[in-house]
Amino acid sequence: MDDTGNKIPIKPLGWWVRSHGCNELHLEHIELEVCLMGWVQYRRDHGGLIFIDLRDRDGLTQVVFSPEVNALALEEAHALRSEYVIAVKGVVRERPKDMINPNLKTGHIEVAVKEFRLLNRSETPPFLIEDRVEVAENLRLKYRNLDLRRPSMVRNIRMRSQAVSALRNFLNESGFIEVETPVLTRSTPEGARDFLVPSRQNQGFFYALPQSPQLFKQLLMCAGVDKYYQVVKCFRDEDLRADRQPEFTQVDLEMSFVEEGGVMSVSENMIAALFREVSGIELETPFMRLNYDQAIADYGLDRPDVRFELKLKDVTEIVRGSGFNLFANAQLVKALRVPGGSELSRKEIDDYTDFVGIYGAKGLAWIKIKDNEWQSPIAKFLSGEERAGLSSVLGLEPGDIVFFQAASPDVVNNALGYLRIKLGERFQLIPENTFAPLWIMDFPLLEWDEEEKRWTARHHPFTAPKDGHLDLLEHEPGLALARAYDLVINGYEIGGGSIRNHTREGQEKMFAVLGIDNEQAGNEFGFLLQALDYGAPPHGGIAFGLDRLIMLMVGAASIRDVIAFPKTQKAACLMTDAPATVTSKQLRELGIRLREQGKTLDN
RNA sequence: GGGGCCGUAGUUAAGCUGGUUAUAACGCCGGCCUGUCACGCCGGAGGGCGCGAGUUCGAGUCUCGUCGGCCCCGCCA
Repeated sequence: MDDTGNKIPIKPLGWWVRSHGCNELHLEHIELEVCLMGWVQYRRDHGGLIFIDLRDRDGLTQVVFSPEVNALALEEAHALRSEYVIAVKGVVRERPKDMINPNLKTGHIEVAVKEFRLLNRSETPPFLIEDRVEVAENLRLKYRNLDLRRPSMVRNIRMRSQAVSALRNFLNESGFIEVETPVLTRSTPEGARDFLVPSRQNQGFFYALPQSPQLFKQLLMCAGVDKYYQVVKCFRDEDLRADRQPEFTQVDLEMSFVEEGGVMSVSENMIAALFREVSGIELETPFMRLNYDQAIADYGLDRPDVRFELKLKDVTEIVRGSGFNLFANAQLVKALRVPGGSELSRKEIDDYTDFVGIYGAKGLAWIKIKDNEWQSPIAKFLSGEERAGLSSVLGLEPGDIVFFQAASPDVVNNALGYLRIKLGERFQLIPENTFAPLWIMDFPLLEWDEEEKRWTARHHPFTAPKDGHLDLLEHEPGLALARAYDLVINGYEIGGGSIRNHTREGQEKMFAVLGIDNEQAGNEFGFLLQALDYGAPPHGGIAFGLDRLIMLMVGAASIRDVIAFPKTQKAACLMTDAPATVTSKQLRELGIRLREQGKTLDN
């Protein structure tokens, strides 16, 4: 720092006590002696008069240094710079009529500074502390303490706090008990990759950080806690996305003596209370429900964004005998009609073709419906009958475009499902500031893992099958449905849960179909099975992704904007430089030797 | 594991087909200024283009590698 010039000393707070926040003073406070503390946002130095916008987490207040009030203070205030921390004492006064700043909540007043103290200086910050400047995210993450000073980030963090408070209030009032569960637990098969923690006292043994408190909350039900919840960190060592972090927060709950409806209605009321209290938005309950098959049929995805109406249509049968071989032979052919879509340029269509390629689509067939003809590379292959069929099933009108996907069901549904969202954005079909919650029900219990050649749990291994579907596990596992439910809002999976297996018999059958034999089940889930033996009540629950929920509520594009200290896509913290190497002594204590030498802190 | 985009003063960007001292705005520093409010005016400093090789008479500009950030596929019960 430059020590020359008009440097003024840093002073202690002394007996000064802050009287108001920087977004608090109005006309009713005129004549009042106040004491404000905060950061220098803007300095407007007129030589004989200095204006400073003082900022704290609440807002801005203009403070004025003038010779009439305190000439010495004015003299010293020339040295103030951006982000200096100061305390001012002064009198609130009304601004002259034509000097009112309508952009500030405190714009009708200003504080005439009688006395001020410099509490700390600041280097010039690496970026301006403002909402309107766009700064590279790696810089924001490196200087997160500065990034968090920006009003929009303050707002996000504060809203998150209010949301958690609203959720806790609701659950507390609804008879739930918050119970903390271990962060150091054991690794279990199935599910995501675990973060492992080596044990010093038991060398060669490892804890795992919980992917969720699933087993503990079920044990709490076995304990008779009846209604449990927790706002809890969960850890999954998988690759990141805009809406995924390696550590994230769940609002986790579990209830005894309930079926699907019991959990869902508590959940709806909780989410509705949350939106009402934090955002002032009234969500209509009960939420819409859609079964999984229908979601896939209409939207291609199991987390449909139902804020807009475009739907997929199965046209497999219509083009079954088509002269267009791709259509005639495909396992599934679906169409997506976009009203008014024929305005799309060739380039846009090419871009969409590339886009669906991401999901394994080999191409993207399309037809533009013109007044007197169908403009399309594939129109010539379609018979009059096929045209008539498509026309009536899809309700085609001039000006439309129809996209087709003919392939395996997975590819067709994914490609058109994601294309639907792209087109919804392109044609501005998605209303803003709208929240469309819905439940997805009747999921398949199991999923075939082609790589491992075995069935895996679609939800998790503790989910109960639908009544009567237990017997399907032996012969037709793929047909068994789960007593599971997902809450989807605006295309994001916000929560998911299920009714659990609460008998040993049911749980063992589930393990069996997953290829977990009795020995392994005993070793790894023995405590659960044993708990089920001792009068486990019927129970079920759900977990909500708090970060995603807040992201939706504040309108952020990334989960990182609602997490105070998030990690990058490579799971690094740019502020602390975690993860980092450790000393060889630390490793020795843990009984660990690195496969690649020379990567410890001390060599 | 894979695909795409990006990396140039403190920041945000421009830099066409490789060609003299690498631009601009904001910020920063100095000066002036008593009603500004993203104050204004005058003057100034500041980077060799993420890093490393290579091609070339010559490289922000081309090639390869590498590091980092973002988006996505796989993965995420």
